[in-house]
This record gives sequence, structure tokens and C-alpha cells, in this order.
Amino acid sequence: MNENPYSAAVLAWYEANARDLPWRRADTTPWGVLVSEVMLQQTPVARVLPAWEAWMRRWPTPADLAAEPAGEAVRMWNRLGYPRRALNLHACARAIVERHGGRVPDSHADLLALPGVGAYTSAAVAGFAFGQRHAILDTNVRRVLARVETGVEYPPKTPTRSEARLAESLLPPEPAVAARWGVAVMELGALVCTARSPKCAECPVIDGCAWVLAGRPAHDGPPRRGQTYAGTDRQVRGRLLAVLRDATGPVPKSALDAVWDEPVQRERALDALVADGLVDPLEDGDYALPA
DNA sequence: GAACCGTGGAT
DNA sequence: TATCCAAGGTT
Repeated sequence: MNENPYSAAVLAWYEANARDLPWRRADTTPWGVLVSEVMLQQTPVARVLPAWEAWMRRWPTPADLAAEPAGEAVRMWNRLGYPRRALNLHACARAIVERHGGRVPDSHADLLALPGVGAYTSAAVAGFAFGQRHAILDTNVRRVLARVETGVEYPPKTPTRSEARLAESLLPPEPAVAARWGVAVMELGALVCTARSPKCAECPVIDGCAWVLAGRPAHDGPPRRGQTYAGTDRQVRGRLLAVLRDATGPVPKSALDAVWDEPVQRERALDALVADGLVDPLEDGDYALPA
């Protein structure tokens, strides 16, 4: 008995409309799935595609990456954003080699223990790579459920227990079907039930959508503040790291000083990069990507 | 729980 | 041009 009234329609829609993404192919390894999920954190599919291909070509297994210095991962990450994810993936590779014999673990708890792997990513890898039954609650699923089930345009700013309970209540009983349902709802949110200008005419569950039935009311409540970027420490960190990425070796501090005029903010950003392990201060005063 | 952590395309 | 926001996680 399945308590999910949408699964059949969504699964059928997915069969007909799913994108042919490389990390979804049958021959993709769990490592390939893990790499894709980390790269996709807060990053659009279109920008991940070439990065994933290059990464997997260079480091087809965790052992391949574990054998390299962390700085190589940061350099390879290029401009994908949130470069600590590169560090996390490198640390994942070493943990997988040391604790799991070089194979990506299939248990949800072991996945969750990996650096940079949280509630979403652990569920996604366990589901998509190993066919297990876990609730997937990413930004796409949250938006779909907010509309179809709750009747509001957008979910809360941060995931709630209520959302998690709802997602779990909708899980099909059969693990393989549940895993399929997870990607299918995500894909529906990514292609049809989008944040702006949703394509309701193409939606397979429009007849049961609480938000549509309510007349598609606009989001009420405080505006979800956008993060200004210009002038922030993040921008400074990005510029500093770009210098190190684009250099072939260590760089003098003067090269870093050149990217930002304001010295207090510049030093703070550099110190933070060092504290995060993204930059190594060398004994001679130069700076380098981590060894 | 809020703040922080990059980057670039779309509108 | 400015804002939104994209398969989150950590502190």
C-alpha cells in the first residue's frame, strides 16, 4: 500500500522527461555519484557538467584523488564556487581509502560521517548510488512539496522537521522505487516546478496541487533577503584564491595584496583562507595552495 | 538558528 | 543594473 498519491504520475513524467545527465548513467560508480552531489551543492547543473567530466577523467576512483595533494583538488575545482567543497572531496577520498578500503560506503551513517556530506548528500548517495530508501529533501523537493502539499509558493528558509516528516511519509515502500521517486521529484522541481515562472501547464500533478487550487497565491512574509556579494569577504577570498589557482607555484604576498585595496579586509580574508586550509603560508613568506 | 561560505546565468 | 537563486553544509 502506497500512501503517495503522486508517485505514479511523477514517475511516469520522469521516464519521459528526465535529462540524460552523466552521473545518472547506469555505468556511473558511487564515487561518480558522490562527486556529482558535492559539486551540485548550490551550483547549477550546467556549470557542473564539464567540471564533473574533467574531474572523473582525472580521478576515476577515490584512491586516485587521495594520492594527490589537496591543493590539486582546489586547483581543479577552478571557479565552481565554495572551494572548501574541493577540500571536502579530497578529505572524503582519503577517508574512503583509510576507513572503507577505497570504496564509497553504502551505509547512510558512514556517508554522513564524511566531510561535507550532510543530510541531503548522504541520502542522495545512498539512494541514487545504492538504491536505498531515504527521503530526499533538497531545494527542488522542498519547493514541490510546499506547493503541492502545503499550498504556498515557497518553503521556509531552512528545512523544518515538518518538511522532513512529509517527505518521509511520501516515500514509496519499495527501496528501488523510493530512490527513483527521489530523483523524479527533484527533476520535476528543476524543470517544471521552478522557483520563478513555474510551467504548471506541463505538470503531471497539477490536478492535486494545493497551490494551484488556491489560485497560486504569491509568497507572503518577509522578503527572502538576497546575499549581496560585491565588497564582501567572500569576494576578496575569491580573488585571493584565484591568484593561487592560476599560478603554477607559490606566490609572493605582493601578488595577493594587489587584488584588494583595503588592507584590513584583505588580511582578514587571507587569514580565513589559511584557517580553512585552502591556503598554505610558507616559511619564506610566500603563499601556496595546500600540499 | 542565523550567518557565513563563491560564482555566474537568467530575468 | 540589480536581484534572484542554483541537487547544502558547517559553525
